[in-house]
Amino acid sequence: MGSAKTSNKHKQILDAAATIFSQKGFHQARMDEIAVMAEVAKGTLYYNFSSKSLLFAATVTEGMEEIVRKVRAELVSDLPFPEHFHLLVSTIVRLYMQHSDLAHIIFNELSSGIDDEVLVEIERVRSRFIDFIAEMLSWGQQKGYIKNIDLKLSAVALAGIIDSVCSHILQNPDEGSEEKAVETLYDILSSGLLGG
Amino acid sequence: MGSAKTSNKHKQILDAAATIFSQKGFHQARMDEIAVMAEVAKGTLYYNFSSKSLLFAATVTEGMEEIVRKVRAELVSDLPFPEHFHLLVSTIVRLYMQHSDLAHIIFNELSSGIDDEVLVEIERVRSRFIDFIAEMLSWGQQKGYIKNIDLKLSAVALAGIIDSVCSHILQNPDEGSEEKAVETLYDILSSGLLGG
Amino acid sequence: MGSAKTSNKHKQILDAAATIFSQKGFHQARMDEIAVMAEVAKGTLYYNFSSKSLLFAATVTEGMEEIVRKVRAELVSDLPFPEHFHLLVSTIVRLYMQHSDLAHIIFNELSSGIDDEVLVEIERVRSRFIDFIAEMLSWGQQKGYIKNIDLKLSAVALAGIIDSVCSHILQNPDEGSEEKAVETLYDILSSGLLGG
Amino acid sequence: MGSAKTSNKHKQILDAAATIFSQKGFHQARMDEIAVMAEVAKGTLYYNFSSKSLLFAATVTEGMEEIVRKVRAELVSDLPFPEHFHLLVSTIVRLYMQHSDLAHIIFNELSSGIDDEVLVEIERVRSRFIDFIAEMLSWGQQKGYIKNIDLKLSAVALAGIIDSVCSHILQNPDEGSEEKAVETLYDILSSGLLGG
DNA sequence: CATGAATGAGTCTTCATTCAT
DNA sequence: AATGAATGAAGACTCATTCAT
Repeated sequence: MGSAKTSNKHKQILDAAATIFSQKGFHQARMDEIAVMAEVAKGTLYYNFSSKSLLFAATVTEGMEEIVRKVRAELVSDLPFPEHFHLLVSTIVRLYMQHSDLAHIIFNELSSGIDDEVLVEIERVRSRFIDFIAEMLSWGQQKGYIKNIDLKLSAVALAGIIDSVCSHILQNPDEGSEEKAVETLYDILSSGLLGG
Repeated sequence: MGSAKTSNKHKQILDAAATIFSQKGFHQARMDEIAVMAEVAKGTLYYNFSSKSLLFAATVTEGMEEIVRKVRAELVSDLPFPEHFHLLVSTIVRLYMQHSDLAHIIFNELSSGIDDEVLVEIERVRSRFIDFIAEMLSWGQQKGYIKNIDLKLSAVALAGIIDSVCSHILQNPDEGSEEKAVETLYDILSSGLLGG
Repeated sequence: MGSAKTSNKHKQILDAAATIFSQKGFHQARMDEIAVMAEVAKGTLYYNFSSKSLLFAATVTEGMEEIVRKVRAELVSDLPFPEHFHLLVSTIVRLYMQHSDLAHIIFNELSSGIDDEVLVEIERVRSRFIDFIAEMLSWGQQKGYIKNIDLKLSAVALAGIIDSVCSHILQNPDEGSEEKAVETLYDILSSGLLGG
Repeated sequence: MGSAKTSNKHKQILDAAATIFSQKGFHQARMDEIAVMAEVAKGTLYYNFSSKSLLFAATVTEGMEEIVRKVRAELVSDLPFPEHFHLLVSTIVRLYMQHSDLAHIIFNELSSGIDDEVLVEIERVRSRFIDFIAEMLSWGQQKGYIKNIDLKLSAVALAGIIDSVCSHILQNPDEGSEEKAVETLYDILSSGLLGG
């Protein structure tokens, strides 16, 4: 070991970056602050990631990939589609709440001011997440469980509705629990708002 | 005169601010740029609004109030609830697309870095919009059209799902038209995804 | 007055810049130092000149133009060519010694590290100086005083020989006076080294 | 062995340093870049040369000594002085063009920003080169070929005129060949500009 | 001998804000 | 009411140098 453990500074930095970026957003995050939290010198940040933008990209990419991996892992089930769909929603909600940092980044800071190159990279990651959801819906559609509807837009809608509800209960912790959120979301998504 | 026609510079500035803030977001927007677009000197910005944060707050507040006013105006109808609900969705979508600037601001830049005082003000405006939707849903619920569901969370979900879909088609103009967006959204919201 | 005197800060900065740039060269000069010497805030530097490179370019350009103007002014004479040529040499030497700052900059810091755009601008100024000398030599050639020789190369040679000798006596003040330099240079340039 | 073959890394570094320093000048040269070109680790640079300044000094010193050695070697001739002088000029020009790297360094980067100690060392080397030329002129003067003129200043002038002309044709390859440069220089130096 | 990850002092540059006019 | 020159605090990034291995 030694060559196997490629400097844990790398990971320290990414962890600190995820925390700071999610707390403050890209533009308000300060490299100094990240360095302090990572317990490395500022130069070390730049030795490992050549710019703030690239550090941001790495943070988002690695974090997002981990989340998608986790969702996939948990969804390996033989449940009937409705239960499977419920599991999808609840899993995404749970992971969103756990990694609200990253979620926040991805859903709230795709605006301008970041290197185009990096923006494209992040958009690519986000797109892969949407595609993953669309793929799942497609599978349900083939089984006859999902109505005839635009899958890409539906996936986008699914991501958006989960984002807004989770964001809301994170910011207003008193107004609702995770369970309630999952039920409301499943309710809406499975049978719509109408139908009292 | 005086309070009625508070110098038209005031309006010029707000218009320019809306454009710039929406294009770049709060942190990336530059006071210089706003001044140039408003065709006033930079000092005039500060003569009319004492800080960047306050200018932002004014921009969002005034813009938002105008939108809510418009939605309210268009929804004065005696249609049966389902049609009324469809009208709600299509109206919000249309106004979102028209004022994507503001929508973008409100949905994407509520993160940190802004004076708490201002943040609270904006949150208050946003909240009023959510409440307006919830109120509409409540009315539908009383009429027996909306199922027994948490109205606040549902309103949040409604705003979120519209935001994500509209954002998506704005960024990918080729992947869908406004009409398709409205139909997909109404489809999901009225009867859910399930039920193929 | 007021609008006529376009802020003397501009000139203060250029003067300070000329001094610092000539003492330390482009890369070693610090904007802070220039600001302090110009008795303005650092921001004022950037308000007047948008970058270090551009400040450098302005310094060199304005200084150089002043020198060329002076040389031209002093050379308006009806002397016979040999005396005229002697005057040319002595004038250039005198101005070089007076503005050794700028001379140093122009002859010693045309190396890399500066924005290409700026480098080109400076090269253009330098070129104009060379052309001015060549023009003078051409005039002498037409009068039959200058031998049949490449005028551009001769102008370059003239500038180079003056530069090296002036540089030398500036760095070794004990080894020669300005008068001696002028005589040696005139001696070499008028009748060559050979011919003892 | 050991002192004779001080690790060939030593030479690799000096070669790379000569290239980089001459391309970019002292201040713009980066130790990283030199290390990469020398194909050694950055630490190895510091193992062999304790600082950037010292590496620069070593580069200049060793290179310069090699050049002076070569000039001396080629000038061992029994030619009559005029031909000998012509040979001196053409040899210096040829070596200048061959080692334009070093020439550039020596003539263009004697400004500030380098350790005084190192600056003095380099000035010493430069001085030795001037003295070598002066010595040659002195020899010609004794033979009655060189007029009664300040030899040190003349040597400085000779170096300067060669530098400027060579620099010029290096930067404007189309405006003149090496041969033309030699002839122009010899023309000026042997019989002056005047005398059409 | 050789390495390269780590360091942090030092720089340029940006931009909200002020204030004399 | 309006201006815009001036400010200076704050932040991203560079790079010579060190040192544990």
